[in-house]
Parts: sequence; C-alpha cells; structure tokens
Amino acid sequence: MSLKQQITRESLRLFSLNGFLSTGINEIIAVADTSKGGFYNHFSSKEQLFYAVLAESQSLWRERVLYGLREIDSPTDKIVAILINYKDRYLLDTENFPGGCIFITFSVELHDALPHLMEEVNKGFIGFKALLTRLLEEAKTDNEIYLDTDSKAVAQTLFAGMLGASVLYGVEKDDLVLDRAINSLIDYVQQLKYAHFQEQNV
Amino acid sequence: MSLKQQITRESLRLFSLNGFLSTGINEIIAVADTSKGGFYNHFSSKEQLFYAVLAESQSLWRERVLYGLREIDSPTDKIVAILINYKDRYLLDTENFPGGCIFITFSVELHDALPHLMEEVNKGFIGFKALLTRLLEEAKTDNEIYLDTDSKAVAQTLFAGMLGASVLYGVEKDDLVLDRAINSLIDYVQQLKYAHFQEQNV
DNA sequence: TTCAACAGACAGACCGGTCTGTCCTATGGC
DNA sequence: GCCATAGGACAGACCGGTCTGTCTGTTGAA
Repeated sequence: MSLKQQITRESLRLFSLNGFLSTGINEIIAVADTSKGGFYNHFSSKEQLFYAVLAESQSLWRERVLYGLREIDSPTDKIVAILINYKDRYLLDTENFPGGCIFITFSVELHDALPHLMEEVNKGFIGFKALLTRLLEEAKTDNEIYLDTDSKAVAQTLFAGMLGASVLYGVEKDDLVLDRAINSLIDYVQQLKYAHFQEQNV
Repeated sequence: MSLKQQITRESLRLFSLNGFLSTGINEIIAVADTSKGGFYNHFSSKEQLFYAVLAESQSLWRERVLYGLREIDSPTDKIVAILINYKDRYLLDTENFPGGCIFITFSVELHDALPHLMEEVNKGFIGFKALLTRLLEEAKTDNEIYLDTDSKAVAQTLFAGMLGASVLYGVEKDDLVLDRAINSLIDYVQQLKYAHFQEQNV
C-alpha cells in the first residue's frame, strides 16, 4: 500500500474515533509511521486530506451497504437488505470505522464550524435519501406498496431511524441495542408491504 | 445575572454550535464579556465548565421537554407530549440551543476522546430512556397498550428516533423535515394504542 | 484597610504548515 | 559495466499562531 493510501486509511480510523478537528497531523503521521514531509508530499493541507478521507469513506460505505443488491429484484427487499448491510457490514465494521458512522461524526462537528466541508458530507446524505426514494417509487410501480405512499416522507423516516441507530450505538456500544433499532425499521418497511398485501386480498 | 451564570449560559450556546473541544476559552470570555481572571475565578478548569454547562443544559431540557406533563393523565399521551415538546420547545429553541441538541454534539465528539465526560452525558440518556420505559409500563397497567409490549424495546426505538430527528434537523435545518420525523414517531405511539383499542372492541 | 472579584500579561504545550536537507532510484553518456 | 546527475519521496527542525491555565496587579465595596 502506498504511503498516501496508508495515511488516508489511518486518518479514516482516527477521524471515525475523534473527528476531524480533534485529530492532529502529528497523531496521523505517528500512526501512519511517516513524517510531516511524507504527509505534505501527498496532501497540500489537512482539508485536502479531509476530502480524500471522505471519498474513501463513501467508497467503503457503498461497497458495504449496497452489497448484494443486484441479486435482489424486489425494491422493498432491497431496502431491507440495505438496512441489514448498514448494521452488519458497515456499523459493525470496527476495523475501518471503530468510532461508528463517520458521516455523522463529520456532520455534527462540522455543520456550524466548517460549512463548506459539511456541504460535501451532505451531498452523500442527499444521494442516499434519493436512492431510498427511488426504491420506494419502484416498489409502487411493482405494486408492492400503496400508490399514495409519500416516498420522500418514508425515505426521510428511514434515514432518520438509521441516523438514530448509529448515534445510539455510538453511545451504548451494545450490539443488541443496534439490532433492535434496525429491526424496528425493518418492521416499518415490512408493514408498508403487509398492509398493502392485506388490501390486495380483501 | 452573576458572571458565573453569564459564562455558563454563553458557553452553552457556543458548545451547542461548535462543541466543547472546538470552543476556546478566549472565545467564551469574549462573548461573556469578561477575562481569564473572571473565568478562572469561577471555574478551576474548562472541564469544570463542562459539568456546569451540562447541568444547566439538563435543567433546561427538563423544563422544556417535561413541560405540562403533570396536567396529562394518560401515559401514552404523556409520551406524545414529550415528543411534541422535544420538537417545539427544545429543538426549535434557537435562543439557548442554536446548534441543535447539545447532548448529541457532546456524545459524538466525546465518546472516544473524553470518555469520563461522556459518561456524565450518558447518565442523562439512561435516565430519559428509563422515563419512557416507566411511562410504557404505566400504559400497560392503565390498559392503554398490549401487556406483552416490550417496553424497553419501544423506549429504545423512540429514543433512537428522537436522536435521528435531531441529527437530521442539524444537517438540514428544515422545520418540515423535523415535523415529519417527529410525527412518524407520534404515529408509532398512536399505533400501539390503536392496535390495542381494536383488539378490545373485537 | 481588607479582601473578594476581576483584568490582562504571560508561560508552555501544541497546532497546522514550511523548508531544507538526505536518501533512493532512474536515466543517459561513455 | 560504470558513474554522474536529476528528481521524487521522505525526515525532521522550525515557524507563527492558538490553546489552556497561571500569576500579578487593580479595583471597588464593606
């Protein structure tokens, strides 16, 4: 692995644990086993490192959370798979994200302090909510849920639930608590399907 | 207002916006219109200020979120009132908490960096979840919800939903989004009642 | 006169970032 | 094969500035 990759990976771990602002360059170069020279040879500033780490995080997130979705046909099943992946393959990945969801950490510490960095994080949030909305719309055309379901509202609720589960898990560090939080979201999705199924067979 | 109160109040606002770690003493004394001498005459360290601000925050939180609960008899209605208070009287109070829920900000930035401070924040979380659980148990004895409802799980879900709503609101700063997130939680509580009501009248 | 309350200069650690120098490797002329 | 040279990767001393916390001096009320 190149030094740049090494710095990015270790920074991702450190940012996940302590956030961007509270992680110093000295800490990073110590963990990545390099020096100021090595660092600034690859990054023009700490802010540039932020963008690299964010891109790496998003790439890892997609790889983890969207895993196996291609093999699933049903849009609602895809949403359920996303929820399960989010829990098992992302939040529980203490190797890369030992401090929990790094996007939440970024958003909480940066939303007022460094808004231009926050904006970059927010783009990912918007993209994910759009994905959920799209899947819900597909579920409508596939006749899986009510046609009058407010896709954006449901997507919003699911997203808020995922954020809540992450914060809760960060505080409690209890796998059971995380399971419960995600399961209640899965129930919510299943109810959208189940209520519709009942209707169809009346 | 005494200087100590003045420093505490202004620090609460600043911590809410930028967090504890990213807020400097110099910033605090500038906003509170005092000096290092004035500050360290009342607080032996920044950490002591943290405890004072946390206590003040919790006091304000209780005043806001538990407002008017005494006048409500039904335990489930109390929970609904808490959710509405949380949104309207707490999260939307930009005077005291301009940066959103201060406890979430604290927990995200401190959970790995300063665990002994985090523990103090967590005590409040535990107390609130216990309150929700207690109300759900009361709802059972009052015959408002199913006796086999898992009170701790429901409390957990509600709490996670509130955390999620707060983070979402911090990112989006959109009152409508906050409304939707809280309303979906209120729906959830109402469904616990409604399902049970249906059962009773079959 | 005394003493708590406060002002602000100051200390020392630490921050992000720069700069010079060293080392290693690749390349080209012979 | 051999060596001079060039250039990129990296080490670490160093810079100005900011951080929390200390200490001394001033002020005003009792």
